[in-house]
Amino acid sequence: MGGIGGSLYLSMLNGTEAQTLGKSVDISSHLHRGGKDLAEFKMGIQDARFYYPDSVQGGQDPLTLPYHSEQTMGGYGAQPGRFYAQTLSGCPYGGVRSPTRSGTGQGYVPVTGDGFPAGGKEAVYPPSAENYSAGFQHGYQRPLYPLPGLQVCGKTQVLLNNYPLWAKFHKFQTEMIITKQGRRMFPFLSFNISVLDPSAHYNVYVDVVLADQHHWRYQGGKWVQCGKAEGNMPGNRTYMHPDSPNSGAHWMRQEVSFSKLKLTNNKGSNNNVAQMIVLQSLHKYQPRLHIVEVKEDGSEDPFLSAKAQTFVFSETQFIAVTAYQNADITQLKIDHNPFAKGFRDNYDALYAPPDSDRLTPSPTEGQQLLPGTCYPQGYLSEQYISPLPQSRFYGREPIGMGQQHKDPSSSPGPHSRWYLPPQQSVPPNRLDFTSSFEGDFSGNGFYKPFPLQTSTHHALSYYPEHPFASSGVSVSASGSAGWTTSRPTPQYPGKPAHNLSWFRAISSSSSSSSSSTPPGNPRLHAPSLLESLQPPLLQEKPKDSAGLAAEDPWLEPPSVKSADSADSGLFEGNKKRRVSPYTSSTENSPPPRAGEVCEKDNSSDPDYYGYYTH
DNA sequence: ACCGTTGCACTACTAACAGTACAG
DNA sequence: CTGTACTGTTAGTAGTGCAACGGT
Repeated sequence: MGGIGGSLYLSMLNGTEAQTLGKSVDISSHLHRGGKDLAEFKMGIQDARFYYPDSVQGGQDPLTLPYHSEQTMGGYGAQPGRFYAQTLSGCPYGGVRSPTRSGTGQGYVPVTGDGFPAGGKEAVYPPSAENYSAGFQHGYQRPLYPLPGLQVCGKTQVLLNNYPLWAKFHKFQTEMIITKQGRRMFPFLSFNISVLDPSAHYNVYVDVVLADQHHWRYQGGKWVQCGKAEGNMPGNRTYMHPDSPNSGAHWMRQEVSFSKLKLTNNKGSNNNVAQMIVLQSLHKYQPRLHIVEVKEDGSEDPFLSAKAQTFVFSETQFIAVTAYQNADITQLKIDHNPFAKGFRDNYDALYAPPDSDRLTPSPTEGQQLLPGTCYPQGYLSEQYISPLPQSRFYGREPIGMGQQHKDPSSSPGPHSRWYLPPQQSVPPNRLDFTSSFEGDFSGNGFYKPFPLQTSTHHALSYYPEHPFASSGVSVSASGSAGWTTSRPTPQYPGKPAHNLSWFRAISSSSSSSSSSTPPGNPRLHAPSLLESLQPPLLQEKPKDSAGLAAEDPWLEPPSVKSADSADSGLFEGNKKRRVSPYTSSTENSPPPRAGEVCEKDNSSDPDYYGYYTH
């Protein structure tokens, strides 16, 4: 499987220009990189020959073609190279884009000739990324693209602003609640767009399409595919940004936020239909961002529409649910969504500073810790600042609520500076995302994994082996009392820093380094790119990271977690920890019913993992 | 052995609720 | 201060499937 795809990559990179399905792809110009970096990038791409995007049906849209017939899908699995080619052709400008999980948006998992996902007849998602054999990407290995969360289509670059947050959720298979009255997404979609024609006019909208053709259920602490998705469900699937249409300058000026987008399962919903996207519960969806050039009056020009650009970030995939299934997701939501502040544990009351000093933002200060605001270093590890050269994100407010900025979720607010510890004023658009991410995902202990948490109970820190868990935090090893009856106790088989294969490419040999790309990794050299992008202001290194970790006031009090994970910790205090109605514990989950349509749980199927490691 | 009824268990869903925060 | 918006939790309900039971 690797050979065909690999040769395609190589042939594409024969020179800076490659012919792909008749499209001329000028890699260097699209990447806006110097020759040296480009050469290194090529090496990375060559090494990326084992990374395959998922099946792509070029030119077909799940909205109009809800499900790929097996005949249609069959065969692609055997020729992965075609995927990428079609992915490229799907970009109207023939630009280099990150070959996303779903290519032009059809995020269906690869299929073999029999129409089932390659490597097995189902995919089984463990509750924790630690159970993945390779990478946390669900059925998808992110290609070695210079910057995570950044995609390029033609000349247009789109950055998923809150990529780290999405990545965290994605590790556990993001779930989104859908209700009749509509529920906002969290995390919500927020992008930074650049390299548009400032004078041209664009519509910017998001649609949500099925990511695969399966019905999903949470069983035994895992998401398992279960039968076929129901197709042809009526209802709105697109959400036009309220600022549309608008000039390219407008879209590039500030963040483009879709915080008001709501998800519903109410097909007959008439009110707020423009704000609601109708989904089906227990189906997996993939949001897509579309940028369509339009006439000045906002009307669509067929010629311009043909050049619509689509951006798909696989990390934003989610399963629509009516109630949370995975307690880890619930906890992440509680810990990160200011609107759920009331469900955080009494740590806030016990340990948090006065409200004006608190680390956790109130809704006013940004429902999601949007970049563009002065966040402490810890924040930046989650909401890394755009690597784009323009210093566009300093002091900006997001586009998302029109121009009103009334919504707490989109406006960082004037008090965001509060998040900055006095001794750690970090320039807002610092670009050391590498180190930040390492701190986030490799668990090397130099960066506080969840610096935002004022809550005692961070979902991930409960698990002593979890790479997110910050070192030095005392955690009860038993981890049984209190939790085991109601929430899963994932097994973390001692595989640190392994979840992000594409991160590993960045940080493979830097298990202890927090701030720089490992010298032994010639593939990405993200810092060199970043350094070239960094304004001089940002070159100033923060203090020694180890020292920071040692005296980082953002570190959670070690005793807190210890107490929390103790038997009485969960229920002590005035607020009892509550969990989702559906237990995800394996031992508590009923066995599949006889004759149930669900396919067997073959999470241990080597072919399954084999697929992910291809 | 086959068929129909009944009851139980489970899943998926909904409405109400408490807590938080902001706007007027 | 009140109303509104938002969150996850909780209790309750509807629907479904299976097993047990009884009648034919």
